[in-house]
Amino acid sequence: MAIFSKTCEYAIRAVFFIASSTDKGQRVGIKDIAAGIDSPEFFLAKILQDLSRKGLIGSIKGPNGGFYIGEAESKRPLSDIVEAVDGNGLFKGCALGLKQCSEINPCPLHEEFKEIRSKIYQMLNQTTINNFNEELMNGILSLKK
Amino acid sequence: MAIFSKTCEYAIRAVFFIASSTDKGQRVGIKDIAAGIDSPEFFLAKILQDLSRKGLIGSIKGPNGGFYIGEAESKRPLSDIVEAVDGNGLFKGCALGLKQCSEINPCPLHEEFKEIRSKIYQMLNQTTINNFNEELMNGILSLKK
DNA sequence: ATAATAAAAGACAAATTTATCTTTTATTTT
DNA sequence: AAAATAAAAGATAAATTTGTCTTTTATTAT
Repeated sequence: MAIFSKTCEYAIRAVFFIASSTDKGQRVGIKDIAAGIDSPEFFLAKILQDLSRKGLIGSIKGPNGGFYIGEAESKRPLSDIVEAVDGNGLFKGCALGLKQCSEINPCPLHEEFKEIRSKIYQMLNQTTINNFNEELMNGILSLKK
Repeated sequence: MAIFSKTCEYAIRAVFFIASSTDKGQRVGIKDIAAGIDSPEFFLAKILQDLSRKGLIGSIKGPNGGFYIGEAESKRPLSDIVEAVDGNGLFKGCALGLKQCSEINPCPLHEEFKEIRSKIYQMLNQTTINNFNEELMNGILSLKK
């Protein structure tokens, strides 16, 4: 298993791509995003619709429309995207799927996963959506298969 | 999304349960394991068949049969179970699902996920299957919902 | 106003994961 | 040898995730 769902992988890649496009001063259409991140177009459309409904990205219909990421949104942590798409299972809850797992009733891996969870959260929480705009524009970082 | 698949959650819990039973000198049947870890019996049977085929646990048919974990196997790291069930996606490969992601062609999260991957692997690799036998017998740790 | 553009919404469909039940095979006990 | 036990194997099905295509709605430009 991967760390994120496919949906979340596409969401993160798309969000980085859109943020970088917005930075260049351009709204960007679903076709260009899908091509830019190598993802299935219609599937990605659904994902972006969802992010848009949740206010994590912006979209405008019609000619010269497309997706963009507002000033405020671009500063939000990546954890917001992950949480919106995959929920908080990566940060919270029991690694072995036990609902009753807690400090007083721990599963065997309770202690060992504490640090890992918090590391993952920290990392995603201190990485902002606009974090890689320049590197993406320079072509230093890649979003394609 | 959770860290492990359901299949892997059941596998880990079952393996801990079996190890602890073996430690008590008892082979244990699928019914008891399923009850002991609160998992769907027939689904778990499939999972254990697979682990057995792969030599990670032992099983004996017929009266007084059941599952057990041999001396050597009980010392194996948990990462072996995780890898057998969920593959190495948690330790290796790109967090954003990019096949070409590497040191020379990194995705945006390449650097940030390095440490996390290695922490996860370290943890699972230094935890052995028999690691929690006593605590499980004492009831200090729980494997049930 | 009309046509063109682009996202939103809706309806399916394929693939994978999770789950259930039945039949078969191996082993032990009587 | 026969009966009982317990895992292995096989077949199927429900649920979820992933992916595709069509129709509708909103917006812009002509």
